[in-house]
Amino acid sequence: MTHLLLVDDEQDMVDLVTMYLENAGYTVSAALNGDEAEKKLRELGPDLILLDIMMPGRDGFTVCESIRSYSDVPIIFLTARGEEWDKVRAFSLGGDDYIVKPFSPGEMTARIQAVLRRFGSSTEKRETIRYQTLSIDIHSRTVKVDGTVVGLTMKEFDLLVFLAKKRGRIFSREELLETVWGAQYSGGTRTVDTHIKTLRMKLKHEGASIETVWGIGYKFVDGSV
Amino acid sequence: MTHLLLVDDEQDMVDLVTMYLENAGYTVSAALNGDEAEKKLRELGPDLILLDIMMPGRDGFTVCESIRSYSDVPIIFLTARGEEWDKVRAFSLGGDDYIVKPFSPGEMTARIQAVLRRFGSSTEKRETIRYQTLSIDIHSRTVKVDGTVVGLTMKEFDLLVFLAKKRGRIFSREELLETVWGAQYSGGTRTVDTHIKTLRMKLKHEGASIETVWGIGYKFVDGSV
DNA sequence: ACCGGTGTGAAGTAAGTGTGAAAAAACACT
DNA sequence: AGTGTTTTTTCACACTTACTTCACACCGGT
Repeated sequence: MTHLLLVDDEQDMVDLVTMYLENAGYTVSAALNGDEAEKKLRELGPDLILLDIMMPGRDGFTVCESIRSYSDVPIIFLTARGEEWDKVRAFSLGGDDYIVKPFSPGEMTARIQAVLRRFGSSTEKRETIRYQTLSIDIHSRTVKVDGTVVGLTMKEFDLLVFLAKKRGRIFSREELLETVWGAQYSGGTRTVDTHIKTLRMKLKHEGASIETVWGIGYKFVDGSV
Repeated sequence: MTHLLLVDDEQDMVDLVTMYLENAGYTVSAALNGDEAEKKLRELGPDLILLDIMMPGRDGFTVCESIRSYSDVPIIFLTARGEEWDKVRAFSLGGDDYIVKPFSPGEMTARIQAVLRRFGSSTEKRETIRYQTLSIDIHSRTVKVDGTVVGLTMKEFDLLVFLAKKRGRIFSREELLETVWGAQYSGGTRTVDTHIKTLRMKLKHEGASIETVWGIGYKFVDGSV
């Protein structure tokens, strides 16, 4: 049974959406603010959170950021049409999707299912690497920049994941060939350059996250150092 | 503290390489032949072995083969340029990497770190040098002044690290060329001056930390002495 | 004031990297 | 097996960067 946590400060909206979702076969818990949401998240361990952005006190962004520091639970933002909000920020904070109110029951369940499917079975813990507006889902091999999917080939993806997992550390072309391509690879080292090039291009502005260390190799920047 | 065992029959080479490695922060033991090497391996349990191939008596290959029958310690082969040797055999016997002489200190430490990292050596530490508003991260080769990153080239970085690690001590240009550039360097000593100049410029107000000792060389100031 | 040591800016030189295109290889689909 | 598509690798060239050298100005100590 899939269990959802709905976070919204308006009781009317909570009642309406709860009805939608229960009709669709989910069990639903509700929280009226961020603190209550995090409490219930720990107690109930829901499979997905629907999080309203506009709330008195801590807004949805703040709550999401807090949750992401200890949990990878999927989060879908709720926002009213015409409301001023930052789509890029939503994804960079670790949001997985968003729904604009008012929405139909069908749209809501479709999006929930899509997100859950993307995460695989609810028991399977997914691994996601995030850096600014870049998110890398290891299991589905999906890379997003600003929330839009970027199509990467196998080698490109493996290379990106390896660098992003060890951000801040420098790897020579030989090391990258050995770990990403495999020890039996026998070609030239310039192949790495070409893949770095296409990665930078496909990642658009996030391509700058992969830096050249002159005379040594490449590294993924580490903002914390 | 990472401990290395250096095996080479030439005393000059042992002295030189030992100096390189101790400057890089390792402790070093030396053995002049295969028997001594295996004895010290059992007694000291080093984290990595640097093994010269061309040695009188048992050569490096034979020693490696013998060691591999009872130990998985990482082994890096040393070989002179142009020397006849079998790269494939080196790896098939269980070697982890090789370095061609003559080599620069930077190349040597880079390869050692790479091998240790591949083995997931727990002794690897995140080393940071700090002095006032200056911070130097050895592994990511990142230098910050007042919290903002300063882009240094390879030689500039190596030179700064060497001076900053031994703050207060004075080094002649010849000493700096030998330890930072490597023994095979053959150019003039004024190159050091130029690198000092750019370092001082790039480090902004922290550039004053590198002082000229007239008629002798340079030193990194030591505030505590 | 002298003389050798040092700071500095501007060159030259060598090496490393970015890039576009083409070749080669892997793959999918008949 | 044959075809077409995508991915991967190679290559050549242009470009950037790091390193070194040099000339000249400046400085420090005697």
